Amino acid sequence: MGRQPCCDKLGVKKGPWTAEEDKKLINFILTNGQCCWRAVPKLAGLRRCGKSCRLRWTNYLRPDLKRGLLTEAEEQLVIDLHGRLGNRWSKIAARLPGRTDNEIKNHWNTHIKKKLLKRGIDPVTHEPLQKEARPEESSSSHADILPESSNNNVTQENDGIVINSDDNSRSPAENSSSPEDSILLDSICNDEILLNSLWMDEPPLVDASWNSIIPPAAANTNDDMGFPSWEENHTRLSDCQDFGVHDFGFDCFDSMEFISAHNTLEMEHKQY
DNA sequence: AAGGGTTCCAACCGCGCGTCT
DNA sequence: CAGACGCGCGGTTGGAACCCT
Repeated sequence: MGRQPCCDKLGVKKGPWTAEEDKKLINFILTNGQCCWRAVPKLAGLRRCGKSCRLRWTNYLRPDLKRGLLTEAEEQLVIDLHGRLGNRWSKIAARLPGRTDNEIKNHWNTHIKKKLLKRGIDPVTHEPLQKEARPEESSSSHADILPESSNNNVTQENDGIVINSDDNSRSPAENSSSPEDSILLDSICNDEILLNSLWMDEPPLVDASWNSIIPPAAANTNDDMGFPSWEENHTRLSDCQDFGVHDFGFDCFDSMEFISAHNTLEMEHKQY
């Protein structure tokens, strides 16, 4: 069947978002919550495609996003999950709170892929590229990235990739992983049930609540969607991110804070 | 200092899937 | 049941930032 473009091309802006556009989008979503992306640009007064708004929000404006490079623990988790799930970035991202599929995909393509190739591991299949060429690599390749090896507490480091969930026992200062990372990795890598559920494409267990980051009024409108309460999210947001929330000025996600949030965002844009 | 090459990531594009009518 | 529609996903790209010579 023929498919209409997601938005009429005329009058729809493309390219980098301005601070003003970000402000409008944030304001709209915080006020109304996420619903019907197609209608968002019109209602928010943006000359953007709804799809573009969704991407901007999910990949950049979401207040619960972490920033900066993935920690070693997160990286290892991505490798583990990729070995099982393949390029299903959204599924992988669902297991890493504060990370987006786009971010993980980018990180995979720019960093992890190279590391694996350097180690002689096929980043697609997670099998050794040439067993005869690099026999020593075979012992640290496919099997090691599977959770079974994680349970064995065998530590192997190769080109910066730590093939072990026991890495979590290191202090956060040593590997820049937060305690949350450790808990996250432990809970996933040591939990066969969870891994099975991953494999079976079950709903995310770790970070399913971010999308209810909306003010009380909007949250109430989404009660039928099973979102957690505003209080729960507020607490979670206040606790969770060392960059995303605070650097965006969303420490207190109250409508009274809109101005400061916007100002913070503008400051970020000016720094660009 | 300049320029060319490389890296990185935000954003776009097209397709598939689920839902609605 | 089939077509229309909207959303989300994964792949790709453009250009800014960074690095190297």
